[in-house]
Amino acid sequence: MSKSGRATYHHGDLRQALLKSATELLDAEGIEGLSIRATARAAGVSHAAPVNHFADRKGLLTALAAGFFGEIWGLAVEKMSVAPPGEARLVAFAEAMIDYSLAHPHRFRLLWRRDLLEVTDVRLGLAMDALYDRLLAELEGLGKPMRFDPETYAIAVWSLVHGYVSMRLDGNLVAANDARTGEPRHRTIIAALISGADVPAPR
Amino acid sequence: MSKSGRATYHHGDLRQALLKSATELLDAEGIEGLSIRATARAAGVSHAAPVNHFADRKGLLTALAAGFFGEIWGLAVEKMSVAPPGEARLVAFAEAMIDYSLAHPHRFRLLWRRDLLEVTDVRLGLAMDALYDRLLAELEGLGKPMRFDPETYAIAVWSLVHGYVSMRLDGNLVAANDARTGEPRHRTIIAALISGADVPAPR
DNA sequence: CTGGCATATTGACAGTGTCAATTCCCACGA
DNA sequence: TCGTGGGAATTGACACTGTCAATATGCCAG
Repeated sequence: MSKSGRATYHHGDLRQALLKSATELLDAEGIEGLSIRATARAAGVSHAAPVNHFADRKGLLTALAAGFFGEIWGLAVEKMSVAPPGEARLVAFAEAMIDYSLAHPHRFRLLWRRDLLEVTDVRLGLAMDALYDRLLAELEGLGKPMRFDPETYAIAVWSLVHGYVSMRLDGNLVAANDARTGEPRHRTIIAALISGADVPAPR
Repeated sequence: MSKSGRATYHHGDLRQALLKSATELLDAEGIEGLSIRATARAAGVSHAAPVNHFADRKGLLTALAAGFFGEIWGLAVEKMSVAPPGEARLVAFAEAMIDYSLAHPHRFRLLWRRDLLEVTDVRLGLAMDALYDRLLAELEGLGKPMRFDPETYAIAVWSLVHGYVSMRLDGNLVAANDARTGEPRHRTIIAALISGADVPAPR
């Protein structure tokens, strides 16, 4: 049979199959439910088979996370490329992360669980840096005098987005829109931050 | 003997003893090492004794987290009370969270692990709200016209501090000081955010 | 065709959270 | 004073986890 089981003793592309099963498990049941054994079961393979492709649970989760960062990066690049230069690009960056995170909350949570990830992993580092650097580059290219180090602002935006999404996912946000302006809060916050970045006008 | 063991069959104040042991375990080994059984061992009691005081692991961690929020609240109130009104109070708030978190990194991490906490717990909710409301009240009392909802700024400051601390704990911050001004980055970020909050001067 | 080697299986181990049954002993009412 | 009820702690068990070692399988290079 080759419908649900596999025909041969060797799987053929178990690594990919495990990543797929793991992602489905993650989306469906959260990080808790994503055990090596459950992933192996879902892929129709014995409980110790994954060891050939991932050193341990950290290894599996790390590979997942790297992929997710990559997906967000793609989304961010896409959104930013159609936005006019300037502040709108930063909002686009934020929206990429926010959209992805609201669509896949458990993936978002995994990304920041550094205790579960192999933080020294090269692929993970590259994937994460690619995203962060995209943001940093945009800030460096803003082309207006700023009061502080671009990296300071990158940290701020990065943190803001992370915190904002966390609060929304946890249901800690009364409303997603600013009560004063009616705009989505993430726009508001970034606007405030960036306009605060201007060198104060001579008075 | 009453030196290391206890004299009586009943412990007397096992709840408190468990919280103490759990805190020590947490500080020493992180959340991973903080199992119910290890906590019971450290308190010199059988592996199932804690069930009489905490429904399950979540219950234990939730009680811990509520206590930690309380400690931070105390620190924040203290620091803010000696700061001049205005932006300095917000910086004081941030410094309270930052100082506490750098001193007890594992406690900080626990506070945001909502998957491990009983998020509906009343005590936890009160402890967390007390801290957040302290920040919100300060923003509402700033006494200058702001472009946006105070809650929007509360979310921003809350997120900024959380993100900033996370990055510092993870070693992802190249330098703690702004390259341009030499000031600690958290001051810088908050300054930018709050000055961006001003209603733009008529031009 | 035949080794060698990557891949997959099976079985075992220690550790976990959580339950049920049991033992202990303190405090309260008769 | 004497039970005795019930909270507190113990013991033992279960299913689950990650990880390791030993074994079985089958593809591919020589």
